[in-house]
Amino acid sequence: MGRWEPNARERLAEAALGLYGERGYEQTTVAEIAKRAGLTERTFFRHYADKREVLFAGSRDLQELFVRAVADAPENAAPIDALALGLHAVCAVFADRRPFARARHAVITANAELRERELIKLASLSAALADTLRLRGVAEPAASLAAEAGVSVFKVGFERWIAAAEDRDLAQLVREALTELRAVAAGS
Amino acid sequence: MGRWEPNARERLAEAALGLYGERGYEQTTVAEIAKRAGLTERTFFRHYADKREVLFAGSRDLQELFVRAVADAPENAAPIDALALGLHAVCAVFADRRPFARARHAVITANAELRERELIKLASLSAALADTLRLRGVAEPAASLAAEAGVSVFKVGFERWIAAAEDRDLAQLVREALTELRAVAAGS
DNA sequence: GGGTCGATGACAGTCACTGACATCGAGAGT
DNA sequence: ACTCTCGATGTCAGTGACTGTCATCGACCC
Repeated sequence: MGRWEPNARERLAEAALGLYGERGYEQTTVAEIAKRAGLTERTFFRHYADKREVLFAGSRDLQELFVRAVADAPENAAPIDALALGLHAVCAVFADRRPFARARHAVITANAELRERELIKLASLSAALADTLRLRGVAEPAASLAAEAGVSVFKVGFERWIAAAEDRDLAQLVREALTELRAVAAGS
Repeated sequence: MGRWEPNARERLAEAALGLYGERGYEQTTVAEIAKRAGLTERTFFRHYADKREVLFAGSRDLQELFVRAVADAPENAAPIDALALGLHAVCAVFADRRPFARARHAVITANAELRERELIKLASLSAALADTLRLRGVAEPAASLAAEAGVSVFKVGFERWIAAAEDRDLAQLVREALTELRAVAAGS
């Protein structure tokens, strides 16, 4: 492994989230993050492409999980139902990480650069979901619109979960958001 | 006015778009932009907050135009119809600037940082539209969903306009995208 | 002709990020 | 045990985005 302690990558991510939360993103230097992790600034940039990316390391896995669940949905499932299966899979990952999700969300919403990065991650997720739906035979622009709707549903449910009382279940809040979307689409 | 020639801000924007198109965004330094505009690097940052913002100077005016058109829609107009009026107003602005829009769009899509910035501008637009709809009495989450849908419609129409033949009309392509959205929402 | 004020220039400084090269540590092979 | 290899880390110099500060210029006012 590395030259000293193991899990350098994880230590850097923890140090970064901690410092961003304590002092704010802009007031934290990469050198400080590396120091708290017992590493050097140069090593930080070997693990993360830039100062923002350290907060989004898990987004690739999450996207793959979401996409796979949609791809593995029953062939005859409607687009919105396939997306619901993906949403369920993603919710399961977050279930026991609420404190982490809360801290991370607070840091991101407090800084414009980090919000930018989150938006492009969500756009990437949306594009991947649209691709997957197209492979299931969904035509454009229905595939893209359904994918964006699915992402919006997750955003709404996730934010309510972050703000909600301890005992609320993310999966349930996301299901409720999905129900609201169905109502809006069916209504007016 | 300024120390030398007038319109320093516009000259900087022109120089930036030109250099970004010729060499690419990353290969262009702010010092080069300033030099082409006959100014210094420091003055660039007095006019634009950062190297990306020079491509998004007009987005604030565009957002205000869009929002005002929606706010001024007849009281009894449905959310989607109010948004259609806003879309129409925005299209009019672009009508005679197709070469500029094309060049700008090519530069932005070629660079991840610039795509990030565009996404946050669109998110800001969506939030402002949602606020406006709420003032018109539209409840959540219908207001946010309608606003995001309106922005998606513009994106689709705009991209087809950029890629289309010279004689296609932006307003018409946006109307077509809106029609497709209505069909998808009403369908499945 | 002098004074005021906003816009610009000049300059030093911080920090994100990169390339090049040296070095360490662990495991493989002997 | 000894050496070799190789990936991960350290070190250092450098570029460029961005900022704070102060001097200076040019237009307008009186």
